[in-house]
Amino acid sequence: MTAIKTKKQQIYEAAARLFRDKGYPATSMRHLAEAVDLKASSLYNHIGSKEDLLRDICFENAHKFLTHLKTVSESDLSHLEKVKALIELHLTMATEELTSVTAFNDEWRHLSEPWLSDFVQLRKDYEKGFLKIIQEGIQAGEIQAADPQTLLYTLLSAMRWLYDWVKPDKPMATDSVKQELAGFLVRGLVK
Amino acid sequence: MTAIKTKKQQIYEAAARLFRDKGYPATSMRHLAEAVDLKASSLYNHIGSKEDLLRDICFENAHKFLTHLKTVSESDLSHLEKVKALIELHLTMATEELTSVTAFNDEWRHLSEPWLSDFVQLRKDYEKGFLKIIQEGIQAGEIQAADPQTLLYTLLSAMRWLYDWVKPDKPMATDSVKQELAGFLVRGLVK
DNA sequence: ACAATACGAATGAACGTTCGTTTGCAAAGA
DNA sequence: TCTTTGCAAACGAACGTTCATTCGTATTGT
Repeated sequence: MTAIKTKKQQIYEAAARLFRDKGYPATSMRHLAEAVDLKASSLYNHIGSKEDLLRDICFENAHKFLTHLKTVSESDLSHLEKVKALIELHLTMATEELTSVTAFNDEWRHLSEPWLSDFVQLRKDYEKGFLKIIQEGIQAGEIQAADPQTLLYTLLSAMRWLYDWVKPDKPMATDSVKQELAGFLVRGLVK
Repeated sequence: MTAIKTKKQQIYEAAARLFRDKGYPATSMRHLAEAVDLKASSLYNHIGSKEDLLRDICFENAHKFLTHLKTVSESDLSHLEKVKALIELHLTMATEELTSVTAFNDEWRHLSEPWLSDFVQLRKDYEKGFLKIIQEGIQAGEIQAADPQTLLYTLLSAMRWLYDWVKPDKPMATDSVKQELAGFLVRGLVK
């Protein structure tokens, strides 16, 4: 029950940040080691490999998103409220898990097989579940859109600007930003 | 006036595609050479360096965006129509200059100084010009009152899903997609 | 209490590989 | 003839990773 983080945790967090800032291929183990005050060789006392870091970060986040999607899907919210809930999820993840979500969003393509295929499948599952909610919303007359797929991708992209623009040193009033962004998106949704 | 493309053009196009697919650091000169049916050493008869490729792609696109922004800004369109025109620009670039725009959007961070600073400045200039139009639109009562910065970033991100999801082999009806996307965004904007 | 042992953690050195790029030279085109 | 284009070979540098070793600190046996 110590308050200090284990070296392994420190490495994972530093890796997530570096993957976010420089990208996975441009992040060297020597640079990562420097970030946690170690030599490169010492990293391997705590982790398996460079790709292990990326893989764990990616799949941990995929799991979080999928779990939340399942919860929302099975809830008794209205379709529009379900979409709102998912928007909330993305914005919350964007602010609270800032670094790892970026790796999850952008760097997964550097995974090697068979993990790459596995991850892509999880991503497709998520999009399919999200899409289903949108489609039901349209069918129920709660959501305005012609092509659900276009709407989905637009939503997912629109919610990604937080990852790209929010920096830790530039705090912004994240709550008001989130509220405003959600408002904008929902306004585009409703009939 | 030959119809065939010069080797240099082929290299630049292949580079843009590889930067888009694998990212700049993960793209090797040997791989690039293979894509244009050459050996790595032969590339240097046509280009200066790997970074030259990235730099030219980034700044060429920056110039295009800024020129168009200037044209739109100085036009006598209404503020909302100006925003629409810029949305159109982004969507058109996304479909017609697919590969190079991606490099322009994601890979510029791998530029080294002083080019990196120069590029960031151009990007800020563009955002500032876009922001000004939004602010004026709000002031004129044409655009729903909101934090202009949030609006801007949301717009820019929303328009980026085309880069990420549209693949050449999966054509989609780009016109209808563009129309729907623009509609969604404008709907979120108007009062 | 004290020596022996085990172990987590850190390190410098080196491994094989790949990187971007340069060089020297041959073939082809003008 | 002189420029352009291509290629094999080689370059130093950096890459991820492994290895043998060391240092401290617990744990064990007596």
